[in-house]
Amino acid sequence: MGGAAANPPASADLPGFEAQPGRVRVLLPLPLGEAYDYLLPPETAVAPGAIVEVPLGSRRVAGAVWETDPDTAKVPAHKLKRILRVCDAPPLPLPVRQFVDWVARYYLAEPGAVLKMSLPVPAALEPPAPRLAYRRAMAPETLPVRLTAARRRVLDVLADGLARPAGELASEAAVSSAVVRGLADAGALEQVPVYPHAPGTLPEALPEGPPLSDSQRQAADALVAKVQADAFAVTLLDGVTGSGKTEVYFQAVKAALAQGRQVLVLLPEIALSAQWLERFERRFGVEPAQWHSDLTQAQRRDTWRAVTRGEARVVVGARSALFLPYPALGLIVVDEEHEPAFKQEDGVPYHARDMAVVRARLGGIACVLTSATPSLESIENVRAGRYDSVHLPERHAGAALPAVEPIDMRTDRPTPIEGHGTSYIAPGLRDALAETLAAGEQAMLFLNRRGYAPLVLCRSCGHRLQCPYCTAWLVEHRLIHRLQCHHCGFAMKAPDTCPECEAADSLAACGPGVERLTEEVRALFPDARTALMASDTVTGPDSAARFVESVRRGEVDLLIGTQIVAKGHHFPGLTLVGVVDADLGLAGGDLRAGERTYQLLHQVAGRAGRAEKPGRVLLQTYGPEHPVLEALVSGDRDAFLAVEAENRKLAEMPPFTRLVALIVSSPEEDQADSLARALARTAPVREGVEVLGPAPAPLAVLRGRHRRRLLLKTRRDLAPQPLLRAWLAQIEVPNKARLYVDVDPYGFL
DNA sequence: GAACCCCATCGG
DNA sequence: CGATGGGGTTCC
Repeated sequence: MGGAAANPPASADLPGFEAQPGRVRVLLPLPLGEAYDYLLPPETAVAPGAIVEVPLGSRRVAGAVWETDPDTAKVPAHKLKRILRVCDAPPLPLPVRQFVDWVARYYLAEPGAVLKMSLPVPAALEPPAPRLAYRRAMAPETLPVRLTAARRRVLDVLADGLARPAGELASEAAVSSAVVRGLADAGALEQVPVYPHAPGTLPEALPEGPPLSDSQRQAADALVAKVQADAFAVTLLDGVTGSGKTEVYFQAVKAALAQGRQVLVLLPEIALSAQWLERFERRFGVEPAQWHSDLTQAQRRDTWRAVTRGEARVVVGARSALFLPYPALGLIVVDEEHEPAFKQEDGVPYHARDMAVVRARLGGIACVLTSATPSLESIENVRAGRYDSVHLPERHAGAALPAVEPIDMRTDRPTPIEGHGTSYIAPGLRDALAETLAAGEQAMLFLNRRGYAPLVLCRSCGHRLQCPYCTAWLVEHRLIHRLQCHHCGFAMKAPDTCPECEAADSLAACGPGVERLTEEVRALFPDARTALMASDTVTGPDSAARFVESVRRGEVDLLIGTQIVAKGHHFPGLTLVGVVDADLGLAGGDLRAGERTYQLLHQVAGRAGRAEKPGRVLLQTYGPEHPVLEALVSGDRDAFLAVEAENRKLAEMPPFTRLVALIVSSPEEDQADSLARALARTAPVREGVEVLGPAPAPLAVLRGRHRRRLLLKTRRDLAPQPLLRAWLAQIEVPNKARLYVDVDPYGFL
């Protein structure tokens, strides 16, 4: 630290003339139906997209100029207020403004609610407050005070002429802040303002990457050509774990950077991306700018500024990074494009992968989607010629794919462990674990269920402990001795007696969660070092990184985890993966259950194996003849996808049709019912359009609200939005009820 | 989204 | 009687 940046331009308050001013339309980052009209003070000009501060009621709000010359005046001139000032930020570029409007129209959201995602840090619109730093003001010989050892250390640290913030200086010189303050008071140090180093900046020359294999080279060349063509194009980069996808798209990143453009890489879960960041840094020698929900306010502000000024050249982020106002975006990469985490479910519900494609089209730039198990949507887009595809065939460095075998739980039944009750590990898996541990190798057990047991019931009266606010069982978390609802966050102390019949010691845990599995494994293999990795034991990026590091260093023999272990971590010492319940995701009527289970288990399986030793994957199942399990065992992904696509086509489901979910909710059950019926009565009737429902949602009560679902299905060539707008315009939503519109729904709860 | 207004309710 | 608060409305 310590390098000083240029002075930021001052933001000027506009002079207040009374002459005939012009009208401009300003979009505010609030869920308002439309942009508001304001008066532009004379002698001032604003460009479309300019960020301005305006009065709204009694407060001041920053928004973006949406139209400089509106041809209609929805509001009489005397109601207009005047723009207060133009903020210290570059105007939103045209593609960003078009994107905001496009997203709002597509998802039937307020444009202002979308703009809020582009302008999420009001503090970034103020001129940056410089931090104060100290540097040497005079030679030590002319010091007006006695030169003590501590003071000498401070001056020695500053001998390089660079300025340092007080705290940093004190700790570097190993003195207290009083020493620094004393020197400053004596006039030996002078204060200078420093501006934080902009995140995501690059060195002058980009390093050459590692050598690529022939197939990697070809794939990289294809992506680089798309970037250099300087036009909209979407390419699906399809390759298994370990085929070197990241290295391949890094070449495209480099090409875009070489053109002077910005690059955005979207990751499904930035909290688990420590390995990706490390890899980027190794490749390019710098850290990219990051954008995700656990940035501090200051990081958020500095990053937004760096992005909008074009100083941040590479941004890696979660889905919300898509809405940042990049002035010179040249490439978007969506890593693991099939991941459900790209679907935002609350606020403005949007799919970041789909919107990345839209953003790329509006910007006239290249977009790369990567996956080892592409979504049916992307596969279909390739087949229809809308996307290109590049295939990376083999695993890099000759590592073999793991052998996947089913364990039929109907014949290979788990036997209760002595003194331990029910077992969830079949003999076949138990033996394989024992062998692996005996060979000094690492094993992993995967169970996508947090907590100790998914259900607690009373053995004496049969009462099941349910969430008071949701149609869901409470999940026992034994480590923290609490029962939790995984849908609303309700938690209570685990009771000693049945809350219904008050019988003592009658509450029994039903079914396995990862905590219970850990307990069983510890009883089976008392000498193995076990570790549990779930979203409640891993709290953030740092703890995830520490966890992964300790497994990689071989401090863990047996790792037990939920889907968090499947995401982006590579464990080179891991040779056995056991999937405890391969059928888990297949239950329930979810349209994408099969596809999702295939993707998740494929990804879990990909954790096993390394160059010298192929991995082994065992799937515990009660239905080994299920197409998803057969596909995982045979490794014939494309055949599975073809069958899955055929089924979707026959069922007239996405990606061959379009869906919109309408979810009605109210604290009063009859209000939810009557609103749902009113929707059904007024539903659009026409060819190519179908309305299903209403039906109680699978989670019929959530957070104390009763929920009903309707599903609008249209032919793929019919846009559902105009139908929806006409439909919903007839509907009066009563005060306590809410109507949630989810275009292209993913979850069906 | 936040400030405001209106009106219901409450304590003295 | 004013104080408190929840819900509904408006903001250009």
